[in-house]
Amino acid sequence: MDKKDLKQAGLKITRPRLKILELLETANQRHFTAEGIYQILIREDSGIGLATVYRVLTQFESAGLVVRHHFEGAQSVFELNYGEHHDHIVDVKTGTIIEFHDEIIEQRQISIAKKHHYKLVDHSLTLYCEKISSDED
Amino acid sequence: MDKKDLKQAGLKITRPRLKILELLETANQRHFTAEGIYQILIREDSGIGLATVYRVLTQFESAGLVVRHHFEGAQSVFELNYGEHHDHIVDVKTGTIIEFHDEIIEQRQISIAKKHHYKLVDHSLTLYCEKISSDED
DNA sequence: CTCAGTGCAAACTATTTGCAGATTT
DNA sequence: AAATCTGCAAATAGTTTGCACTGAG
Repeated sequence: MDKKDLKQAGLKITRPRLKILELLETANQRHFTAEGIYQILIREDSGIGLATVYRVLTQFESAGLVVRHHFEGAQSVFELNYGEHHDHIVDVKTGTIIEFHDEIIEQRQISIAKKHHYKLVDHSLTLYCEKISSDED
Repeated sequence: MDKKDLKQAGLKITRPRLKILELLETANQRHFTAEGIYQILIREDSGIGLATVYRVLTQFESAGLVVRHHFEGAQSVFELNYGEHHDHIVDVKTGTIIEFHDEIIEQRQISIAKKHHYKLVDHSLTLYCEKISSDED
């Protein structure tokens, strides 16, 4: 079904695109940096260049297959678009990313926008957190 | 009282720092890009370089005088730290920035973090909006 | 066969840094 | 005078683009 997604997006089915899509779908993490994907591809000796990774991710983003986040720090973070919107908790110590969804906050955002005579088009909410626990690194 | 703030931050009182602080305090906007500040300084023929603008803003940030935001788009946005935390609505058409504060969302964030066994260290919430008006496209 | 897609290197943008001279204390 | 600060140019980091070649349809 990967191929269908690409076709639907008007993109030719090429090795780099399939490879990256597969990677996004099957890896044990959901959040990737372009450089991170590139490194994995290098390890697999795929011969896919960093520029292509960026191009493919950008195309996927336009096609709605992927969502791009701008957390703190320089790099963009990409994740497969599973359809259900969510926000993120970023562990400031480890960089771990956790997803969450809170309907109360979602609703609140809409009414805040409305109160200011605006229509909510998009939003970004990120919680930067530290673990609470006795055993830390 | 500008000078006091600088002294307290352990920063020498220099022309660039005073100029930038004054600019941040007295301008009719509250949100600035480093480049934007630099352009104003150029117009005033102040002879202050872009590198210095960045250095000063970074120092101000460390000193807590200024807050840095990473909205969509490449550049960082800086604003004077007035103490009261707030989030932002960004008008995606005009770039206008509006501040808001919502206690319900603030509380919700804290409990979400807690639910995931995290302590909220910082957070960033930005609503990207469009004006509501009778004449729409 | 045609045109989109690719790799590579070079270009770009935002930001940082090294250094020698200028300023603050 | 000592130490910090500054301007400039060069360096960096992330991302994008031009171009000749490769590969999908």
